[in-house]
Amino acid sequence: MQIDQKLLQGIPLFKGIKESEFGALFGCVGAKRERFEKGEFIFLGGDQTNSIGIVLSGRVQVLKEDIFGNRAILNDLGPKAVFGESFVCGGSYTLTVSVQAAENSDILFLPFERVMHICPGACGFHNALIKNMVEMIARKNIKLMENLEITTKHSLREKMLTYLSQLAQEQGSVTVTSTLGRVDLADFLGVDRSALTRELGRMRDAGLIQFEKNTYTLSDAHLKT
Amino acid sequence: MQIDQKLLQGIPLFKGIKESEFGALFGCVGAKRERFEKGEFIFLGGDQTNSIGIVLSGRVQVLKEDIFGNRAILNDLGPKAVFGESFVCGGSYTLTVSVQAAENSDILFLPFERVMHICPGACGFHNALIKNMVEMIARKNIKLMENLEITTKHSLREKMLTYLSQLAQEQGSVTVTSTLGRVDLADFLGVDRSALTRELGRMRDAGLIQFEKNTYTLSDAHLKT
DNA sequence: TGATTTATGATGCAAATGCAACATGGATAC
DNA sequence: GTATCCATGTTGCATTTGCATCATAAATCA
Repeated sequence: MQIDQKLLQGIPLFKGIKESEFGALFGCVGAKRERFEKGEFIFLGGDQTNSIGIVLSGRVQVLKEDIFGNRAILNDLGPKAVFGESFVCGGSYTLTVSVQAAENSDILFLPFERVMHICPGACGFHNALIKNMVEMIARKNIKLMENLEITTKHSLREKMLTYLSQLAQEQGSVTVTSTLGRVDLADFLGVDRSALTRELGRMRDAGLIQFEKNTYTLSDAHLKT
Repeated sequence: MQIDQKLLQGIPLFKGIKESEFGALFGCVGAKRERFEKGEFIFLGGDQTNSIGIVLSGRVQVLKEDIFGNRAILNDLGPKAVFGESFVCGGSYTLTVSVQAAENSDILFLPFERVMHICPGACGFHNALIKNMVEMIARKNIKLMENLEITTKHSLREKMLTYLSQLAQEQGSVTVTSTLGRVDLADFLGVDRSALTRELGRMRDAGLIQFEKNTYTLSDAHLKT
């Protein structure tokens, strides 16, 4: 399994692990690389898994789908991000979410259950892995709370402004680019797509924002508040 | 600091730590106990903290408040639960949420930053603490995703039914009791309180649910779907 | 106990929003 | 290159929902 060392080094989960140790790590823990085409499901709700997924390239989305086919996007992950770790690390190996490739993606699967519950912890990288994992899950937790801040707002406009404010903070600019198109954005905010498009137009008319495709600019008017 | 040993043993964060080790743990890491009256803020958004909080008794709520005074309840925690750990473990010590006592509560503060970033890991309980923490945060993560499932629903009725279904699963019964009153429930679901009351009445009329105070019963009619 | 605050329930109303349907443009596939 | 699929924008309409307000019940406090 040949994976670019530079890429591996940049993955937060592997922070502090030496280049020379990757061989031992993958040997000890085990690892499997797989490619998924856009639209393919990587995990399906109800599945069991002992492995976490790591996005090597592409983009994946964490979803909840109900029996009516309604879809909620819980997370949108790019390269170096990890998914499924909440279930493996939480000891509840039955997934309650699905993970779908939003683009053609290379995924590295790591049987992290071994690290958590089987490995004796003797390996040098064992503790580093767990420590990195705590940090990552904790960050993800904060992100999920931010998502909740958005979805608990009472109006579409507030939801959108909160979302854009968060992006502005992350990207350090009042002009921000979302990885989500209209369809996905609606499923992320938990609103109807056409209502979203309509409200975006109203917000532009009201001078709150400007936008072009998935790039939005928060206007000064809004920032003053 | 005298704390009931039985209570400590029952706290998931301390799983696997021997009774005899608590002295060393609190001595090494440090700990502080404090009482909060109902309504008092334990943490305020914007605060810095190196400590996590552990609920010894009472009940606390994790909130996001905006400049207009709107409040979103992100979590509702009873005894043995932990809060603030996402920030301490994630290395972002500035809180983006507030924590408020929903009842008179005893809180144990633990400077967990020491465990994560300072202690060399020599103590016997060090690794146990971190391992427990991963598991807890992971579980909380799953819970937050479930909350998102609720708030992304498009109608108040769906939100409420999803919430009740989750409670039913947790409590193993179609008759469930919520820890939240109407005001808090509305702020948890992200809806208007009076609209919630109105919709609850409609759902009862439609034969979907029955309720009395904060105890709800999902009717068979709904379960068949 | 009596007084005051807080939670809950009810309702009118305007506005927001979900939903359905259709047009169009861009992307993808063959 | 052409056909097909999918994302996006638009609009009408019925319904839902937020918001404001008031009445009452319940809880808290003095």
